[in-house]
Amino acid sequence: MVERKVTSVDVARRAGVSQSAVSRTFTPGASVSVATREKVLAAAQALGYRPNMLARGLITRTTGLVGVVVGDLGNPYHPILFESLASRLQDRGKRPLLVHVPPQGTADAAVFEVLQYQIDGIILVAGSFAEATARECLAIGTPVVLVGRGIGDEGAEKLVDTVSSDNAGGARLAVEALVAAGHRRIAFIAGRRDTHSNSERHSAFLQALARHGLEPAGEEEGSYSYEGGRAAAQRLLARSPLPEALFCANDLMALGALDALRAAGLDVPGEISVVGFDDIPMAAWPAYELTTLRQDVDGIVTHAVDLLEARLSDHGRTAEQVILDVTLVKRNSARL
Amino acid sequence: MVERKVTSVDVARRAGVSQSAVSRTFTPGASVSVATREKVLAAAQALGYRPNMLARGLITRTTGLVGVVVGDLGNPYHPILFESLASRLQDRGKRPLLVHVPPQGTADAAVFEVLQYQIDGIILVAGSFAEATARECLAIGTPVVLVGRGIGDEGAEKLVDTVSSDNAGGARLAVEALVAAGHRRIAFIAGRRDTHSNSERHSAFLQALARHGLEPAGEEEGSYSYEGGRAAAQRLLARSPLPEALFCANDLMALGALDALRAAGLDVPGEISVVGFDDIPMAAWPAYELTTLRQDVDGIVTHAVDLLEARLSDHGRTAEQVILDVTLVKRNSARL
DNA sequence: GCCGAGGCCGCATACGTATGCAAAAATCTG
DNA sequence: CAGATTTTTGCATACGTATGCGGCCTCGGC
Repeated sequence: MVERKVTSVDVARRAGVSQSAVSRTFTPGASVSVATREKVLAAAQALGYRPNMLARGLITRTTGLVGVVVGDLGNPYHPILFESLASRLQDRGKRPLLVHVPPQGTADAAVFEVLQYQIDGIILVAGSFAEATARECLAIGTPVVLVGRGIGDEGAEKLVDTVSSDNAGGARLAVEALVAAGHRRIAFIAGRRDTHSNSERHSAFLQALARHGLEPAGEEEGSYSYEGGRAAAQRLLARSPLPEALFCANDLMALGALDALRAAGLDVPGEISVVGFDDIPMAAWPAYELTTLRQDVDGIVTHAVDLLEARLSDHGRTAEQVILDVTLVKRNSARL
Repeated sequence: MVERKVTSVDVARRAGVSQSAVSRTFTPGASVSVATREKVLAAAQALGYRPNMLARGLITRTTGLVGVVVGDLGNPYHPILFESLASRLQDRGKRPLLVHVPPQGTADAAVFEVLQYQIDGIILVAGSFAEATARECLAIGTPVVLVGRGIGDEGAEKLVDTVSSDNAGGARLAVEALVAAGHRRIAFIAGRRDTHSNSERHSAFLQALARHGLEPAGEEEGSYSYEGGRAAAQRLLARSPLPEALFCANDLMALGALDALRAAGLDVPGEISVVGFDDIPMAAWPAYELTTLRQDVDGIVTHAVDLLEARLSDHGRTAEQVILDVTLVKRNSARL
């Protein structure tokens, strides 16, 4: 088996034209007559020719590859976002080059690795990111879009494009609804301390409480996982008086918390309310019927790739920070 | 902002050596003295040089890119498998180039697209695949590994490497356990009809029943989704006599079925047993405690990338079909 | 001090495609 | 139908790196 790759030169020879003609046939918008195009296409078809994107990328300086940094696909919210993102990118003719960062890991090292592939841009859905790394990406003309996260070092805002949900607004929504329904002792189950989303949700939670002259009725960290949420709820259950409501920084923890509360024989929402964040599919399952704050996944993804493309066509534009509304979906885990 | 990429030539000039020296410094196992290596590294560091993988791949004919075809990340089993696969690939110095195929879609078109990136191999975790496509990949020296699926056209076995769980064995295990516990009227909730896994689980289910002189107490399709499983269970509930047990082709459907049964006021496992397949995390949640067949995700992933690498270092080797054991994990959704 | 053996190095070329430029062909204009 | 204009074409070169080859240098052994 001869492992001959068929190149544009082979096609050219067979079609009786120049290599340029072949290239032009496969370059949309290039100047080729229909006659030659047909000849070339026929030859290409016969030989099974496929343009070599590496060689092409070497010249055009654009590969169609987009680095996508993800992590913790165990949280159902992420695969959903990711799937949407991947197919959106594909629709726009781009290909996601994956970078998986382990739970605690930082994305910097991996980012430098994918930069070698001359990617057109980077979308960060997980992991943190040092400002220096961002600067370097921008310096070599690779746009960066952060989704659902801030840049590691604060103050470096206006540097990269950003899209995320209105975390603060969501937390406020939850607190207002709970307070309006008469809850006073409201506890918080936090996600990973080192995340942007958690700090925003957390501090907005505190502020909203304060606005009503309230203090949190407990705070525990659940690391954004089901197990973590369960354990956090259990710790909260040791307090007395018991909290009347739990606001969880994401749904997965809320589900864990719900299971812990039930195991303890508590009636939800009769004796205690639970509110989550994200609105993952499981939240709607009859076994949970979780009241939660829905993130606009579609909007997030759309804005993310829009920002990326905008940046690609105008490298000089100033970074934009998109914040998307979050909606409270009332189900049956909170007395509202 | 001048968008000058720094190349090996720039580094060479600055380090006062030839471009070859730079290249050799970044090529493991090449012949360079420590002195020049240091000079080069220093210059590279100062300039922020990163080798261009495209140019490199053009020459070495190996990119480190592996096409990974995924789909339906809404089923929690997939992101788990996918995450494991991605990080395993990364550990071996390869990068997953993602191809997302829509639910019903075939992977062929997308595969041809990623082939243009001169990927080193393809791992198919979703989507189907025409034999012709496989042959073409092999013809140009791109190994293909199918995980959890067969090749579209049957009979083309020995063509590509394959790793999957022992679906038949799993179905048998489930039926034997159910029958041994005294169940007689056992129904089946099927996954997508066009999948390999579903046909294997289905026919082994029928055979196992037949071995005991039994017929299925109903069969409904649930398309591998939660909603599908729920609807299928509802249809099954219309039958009389009611089935005594439900064997579901995957966990997600089993959870949907469970919720449907409960909504109908049935006691599980008192009045009816439910067995799933996969062992996704939600199966262990106290709200479900689903008895199911666990797939060895880790083993699957390991074998998949092992097979890929084996093929890469010896293109002539004959295809291998790895089948991994599945284990019955007894929880509380089936009277066993 | 001489010779042989390696180890390093630089030169030149190749990988497969896109594209500016000028020539050629086709089309239009009056 | 000639000239002007546009479209199409081929030539040559560039993208950034890897690598075979021959030459240089170094070092050790005698």
